[in-house]
Amino acid sequence: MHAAMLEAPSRSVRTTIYSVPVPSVIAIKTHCSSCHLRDLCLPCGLAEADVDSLDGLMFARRKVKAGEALYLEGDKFLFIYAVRSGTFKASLTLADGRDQVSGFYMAGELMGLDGLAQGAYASSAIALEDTEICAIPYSLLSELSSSAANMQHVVTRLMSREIVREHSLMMLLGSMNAEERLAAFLLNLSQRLKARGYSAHEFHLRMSRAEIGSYLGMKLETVSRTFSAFALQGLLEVDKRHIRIVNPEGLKRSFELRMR
Amino acid sequence: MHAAMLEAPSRSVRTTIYSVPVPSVIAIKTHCSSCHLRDLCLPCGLAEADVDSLDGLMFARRKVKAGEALYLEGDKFLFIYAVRSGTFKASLTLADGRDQVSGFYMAGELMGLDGLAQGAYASSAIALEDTEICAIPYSLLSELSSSAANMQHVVTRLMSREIVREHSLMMLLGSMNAEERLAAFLLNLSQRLKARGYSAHEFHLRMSRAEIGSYLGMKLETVSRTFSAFALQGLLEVDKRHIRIVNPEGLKRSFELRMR
DNA sequence: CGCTAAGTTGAGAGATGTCAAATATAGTGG
DNA sequence: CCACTATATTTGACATCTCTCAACTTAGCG
Repeated sequence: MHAAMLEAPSRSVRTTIYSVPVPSVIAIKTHCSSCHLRDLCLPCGLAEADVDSLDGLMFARRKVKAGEALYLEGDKFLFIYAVRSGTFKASLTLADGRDQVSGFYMAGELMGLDGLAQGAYASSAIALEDTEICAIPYSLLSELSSSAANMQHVVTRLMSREIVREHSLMMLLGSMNAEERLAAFLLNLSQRLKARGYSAHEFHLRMSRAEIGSYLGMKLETVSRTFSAFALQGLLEVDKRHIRIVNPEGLKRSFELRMR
Repeated sequence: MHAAMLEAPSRSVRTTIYSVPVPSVIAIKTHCSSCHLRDLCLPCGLAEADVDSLDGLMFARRKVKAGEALYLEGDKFLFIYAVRSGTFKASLTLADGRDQVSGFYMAGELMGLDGLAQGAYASSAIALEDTEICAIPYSLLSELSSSAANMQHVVTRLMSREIVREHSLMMLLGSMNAEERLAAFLLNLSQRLKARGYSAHEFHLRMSRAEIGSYLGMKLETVSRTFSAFALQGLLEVDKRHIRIVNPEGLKRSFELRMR
């Protein structure tokens, strides 16, 4: 069953070609219980007993290099992927070949849930740096759900969380201006980095201005200008992708100006 | 267990007050198998045997009048609701009391799935006209999932569908201009009405310009102007909320101008 | 019959997009 | 190691789109 992961995915026609390498070695496998991400990732919220049942299985690990695709929009949905390290973007390719970024994923976050509806991934997952992931066969998860009572709730809750995440992005896109969008984005990143033990106030962006812009519904020039505006206001220090949040409270205010 | 539905929901503080009436009579109950919506609604995609297991239970029906709330943001998540007739809007209240519409739901569509993540609804459901709904206790659905193998997939697939729906709304908000947004909105409505046996080309909008605008991320004046522009281009005939799509192909083109 | 809410339309302001140029950076091949 | 190329980022000038504010119309309702 895991062999399916090694198959070259059925590729849809597209203008941007991402390479999908065939792993050269048999994937390493990992237990959930010994994983340093267990409090953020799939097991989060599971009872002891259920984590144990998860552990009867091991999940294949795989490295994905910067710029490579983990899966492409339209590929058959077989796995849910947990990010072990590094950052991914999820993007949808529009009919004209441009793509729109629909999310960024970091360690402990799960990707691919949008594939269930159609049996094929609705978006592509592209590594923004060298990454490592856990491949969780969906079929296994289904089986487990029948035996381990809470397992199903976990999956369902994860999906619901994804819905809520998208809700808030919709709010952002629907009712916020450029400064508010970028502030919201940075504060969200900051919070997620903090939860992972990194500094909340100083970090390196893994994505380009264009990718941020695509995600936030604005042009890359506007993203750049807004960074500069924040720097001018003394809220941030910006050096290309290196960001230092000088005044988190001020940033929050600028974001709550309209939200409040 | 059904009694919970009759409880007045715990209300969060808000500026807009929606009335939540206490039903005066014991709710009527309905079988899925005899429902005229069975091909659109929950049973869609279920095997015979599983529909039967659904039918061991009956779901409480309830009427919700125009302007009333079925549930409010923050209410405890107990039910998934299927629309039997009429139209709802889902809306989130921002901190300043304005609300943002996150979706419109019509017959056969399921509401409330966003409540799972937090155990509380993430949005409010407001009836845009007199409506009737089926209340499906989530706990029952969970139980069923253990026995009926496909039931769990159905719920999960429904959630995944919701994620995909929000994906496309994000794309819309992120990369389309006013005309494209309204065209996409009208074509989506048209298609859903058609699937329900109504005319695809002539219909009555149940929502105000302001609600459309909130959903599409634009001001009500811009919505109105865009309607007028479409009428001028000979694509639509617009008389307040009565819409006739004169040139569906043209509308599609105007919407695909940027998408193509 | 007047009141209120919804919708339409106009004029001007403000925000963001577009196009273009300059600079910086990283990776490549000689 | 260096020059060179491609890419990312910043910034300016101007165009365009959408918002804001305001007036007016229409329809529904007590």
